[in-house]
Amino acid sequence: MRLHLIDELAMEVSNSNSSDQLTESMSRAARLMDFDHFALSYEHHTLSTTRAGVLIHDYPEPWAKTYTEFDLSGNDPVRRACERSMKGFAWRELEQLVPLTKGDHRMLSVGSANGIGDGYTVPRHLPGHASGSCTFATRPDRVLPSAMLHVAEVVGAFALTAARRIAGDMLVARRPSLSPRQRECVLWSARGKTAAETAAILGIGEDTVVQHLRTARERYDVHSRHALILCSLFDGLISFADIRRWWYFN
Amino acid sequence: MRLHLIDELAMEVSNSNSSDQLTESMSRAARLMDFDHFALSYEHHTLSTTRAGVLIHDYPEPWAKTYTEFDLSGNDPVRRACERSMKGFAWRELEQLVPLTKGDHRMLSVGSANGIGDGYTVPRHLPGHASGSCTFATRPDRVLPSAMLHVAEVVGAFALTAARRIAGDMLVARRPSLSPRQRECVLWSARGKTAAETAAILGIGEDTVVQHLRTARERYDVHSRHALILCSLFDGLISFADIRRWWYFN
DNA sequence: GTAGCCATCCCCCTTTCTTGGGATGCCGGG
DNA sequence: CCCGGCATCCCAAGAAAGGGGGATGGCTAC
Repeated sequence: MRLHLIDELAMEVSNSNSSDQLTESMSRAARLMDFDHFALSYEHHTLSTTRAGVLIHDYPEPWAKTYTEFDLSGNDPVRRACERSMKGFAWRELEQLVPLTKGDHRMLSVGSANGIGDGYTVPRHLPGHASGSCTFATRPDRVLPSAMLHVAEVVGAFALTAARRIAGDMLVARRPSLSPRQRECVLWSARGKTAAETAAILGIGEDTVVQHLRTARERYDVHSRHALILCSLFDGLISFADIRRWWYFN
Repeated sequence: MRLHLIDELAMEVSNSNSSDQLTESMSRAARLMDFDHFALSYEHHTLSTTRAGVLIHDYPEPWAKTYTEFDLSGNDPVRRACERSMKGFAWRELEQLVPLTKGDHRMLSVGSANGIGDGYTVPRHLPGHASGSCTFATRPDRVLPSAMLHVAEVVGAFALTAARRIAGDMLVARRPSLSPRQRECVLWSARGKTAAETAAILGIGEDTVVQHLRTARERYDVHSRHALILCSLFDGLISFADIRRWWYFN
């Protein structure tokens, strides 16, 4: 009775009130769904250096240790795929979501060597607030329990919600806002225009553009234009659609 | 029968290849899940007035008209709640997600007067790309089919994914167009490091880093580091998660 | 009316990036 | 064996961005 399983697991995961409790619930849930392992990562988007979040798993110890170095080089294709799917995805289908580099392949095979074969990852984002993902994985000698993926989808969502509650819902999220002109300058910068070019486009002085961008950087408390553009993009002040549309038509 | 409902509906919704087809599938799905109506909204994030996306529903005509004519979406509490939940939520629980104003209550009761009672809304966000939500609703004289909410969660996710494909935002994974070293340099640049800093981190000469970045720019035919980073991000060679993670740690 | 935000313009100086030209050695495919 | 991709290093000039000062006028909110 899969529907009953969903209810039962969702309930149990939701009732977890601590990181340890959630770990136990998730470990049990993974097994009941015929997976071997789970991993849950949740982070608040905070401007401060103090990180608030939850990172729990029951991966084999060696792999957990090894993973860090891959992560540092940005070699985890799963992390990248998390930003390109609105629902859970099996690692087998990674290639349809993101291009896989040699480093990625190496990471996946090292994972296999360490007891992690295939997996199903449920990603979630709350713009300006938080991001997280919940993974259920199987050993290399097994295949994903395909009948359980939809169950994993729901349980993963509940687990992330529980993690969010446990991490303490920092309502802070003082998302900086930019003035219309500032946003415009950021957008043209994102489109690859220099301050001088942007000035010409907007029909104002170059110094004004520089000033707008400077103020915008101060709002976000970043010190480079790169970071300013990335922050604006992440926060939804500008978007790939805006940038790309222009690229294509020009 | 119920056991296979998720699979059946997910499959049917996924196979929709046009807005009309999706409308029909969703209408049928809503009924099979014992809801009365559905509404699906998917939008690319964009500044421009021309909105690219999908907006389909089978709401009673008067309500749809009222909603759009008065542009109620701006003060829709459901819409606000979408920014604050990682999983679907029943409108009954709205108050736990967002504070409800008098206007919000009025809006909900006007909805009731127009045939829309309670609902279950599944929100999704993709940073820098798009946002959407999928709602299943019941008439005012009925209660939400509580046993079907988990099914709705999954079907909603599939529907949003289908809408995204139909809207033409499917991010086709290209082959990695940058060499491993080039990608690494771009990643550290995105993390806000200068060429000199990146060189120190990778243990190579600054000139080498500059060379890698130059070659990478030529690949994408762009003339600024900003644009290079954005291209890599858009292509899925690097991710916000990879970038942000580093911001937190340093 | 005064304080604040916004948009506009101006100066100077330092650092970083972009672009042009080189070079070497390794490795794999045809 | 040669060619192309990759990774590494070097030099130099000019463009652009970052950081520090300024200034003006318009508008809104308290």
